[in-house]
Amino acid sequence: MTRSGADLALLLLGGFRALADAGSAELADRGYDKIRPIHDFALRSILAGADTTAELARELGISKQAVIKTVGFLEAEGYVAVEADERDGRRRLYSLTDRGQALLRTGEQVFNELRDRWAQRIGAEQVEAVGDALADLGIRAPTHLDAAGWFSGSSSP
Amino acid sequence: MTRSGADLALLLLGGFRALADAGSAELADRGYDKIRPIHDFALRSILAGADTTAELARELGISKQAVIKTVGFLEAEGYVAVEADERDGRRRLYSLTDRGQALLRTGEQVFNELRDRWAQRIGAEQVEAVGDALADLGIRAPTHLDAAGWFSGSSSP
DNA sequence: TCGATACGTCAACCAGGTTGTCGTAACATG
DNA sequence: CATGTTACGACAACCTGGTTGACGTATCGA
Repeated sequence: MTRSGADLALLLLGGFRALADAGSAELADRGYDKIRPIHDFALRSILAGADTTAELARELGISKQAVIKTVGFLEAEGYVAVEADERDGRRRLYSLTDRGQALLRTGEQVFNELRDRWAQRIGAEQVEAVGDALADLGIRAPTHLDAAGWFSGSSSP
Repeated sequence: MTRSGADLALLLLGGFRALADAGSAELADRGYDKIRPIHDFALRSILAGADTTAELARELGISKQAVIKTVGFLEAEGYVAVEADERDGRRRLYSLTDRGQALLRTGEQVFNELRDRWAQRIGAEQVEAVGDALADLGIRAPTHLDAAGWFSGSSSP
């Protein structure tokens, strides 16, 4: 085995960072500014039905307070609409605006283009092999990308 | 192409996180507590000759102040020794203690074991293929793992 | 009906960075 | 040499993105 385990880990991180940075830049170019992955996660979860603060908190694995701040941003930027729940006076129901849905579509497209650009350079099979290997290892997309404290002792509280 | 680009990105992140979390836990088990990747980076850079604050800051891509805090932790934990520079009164020279060197060795070993465990599960060629693909794409280990603000607009200031 | 539970929010805090300022040491140059 | 320029290291203050704890209120269930 030629490559050290640490190098492998850093390559994985580097790969993600390359995609994330390029995707972020591309989204900004297309008018979606200041978007971080957590925003995409949140929008996706809302679309999938997690449309209250507590539910989003559970889904995203962050605190309710963090959800309030995040959704506050998304609302201010026009991606999310908030309305009262008729049936439960405590709840505030979140939903995606047209702009929010457009962001999700654009994001998907952008990342597919980036993946295709990789495929052009090293071959589609190679790119697929990377995803297959990780999927075979049971790696699941971390819903829970706690930016701070990656390596900081406890990983899942 | 079956897998979306976004999924691929998340798999890469998930792969890194899986290694990093397992490595962190394993290191903690072996008595190296509260260690984050940046600490390993810093130790490695010191060993490679970046033995002053300013030099480390350049090497790690973070501010001098952040270096001071980081090295302060490493010194307090006994991984790094600090002494005055005879020839330049401003400088403080960093060096690795025995414990610091032991941490680096242990870390390397731990991550190699994790890689081997992956290889047992999906085959060494598959694991190697992942590294090769990323390396072929010119992915470089990010020296510069700014935990905060991954996706936050500017990636490299 | 009334206690237990869940929701949403606020204020306070925390970690890990950055920026700006400063004193001081070294260096270059006229 | 004398001195302006540059580099180093440290401090304080601040920023960001999260957490925790307390609280008021609404709902539910026995």
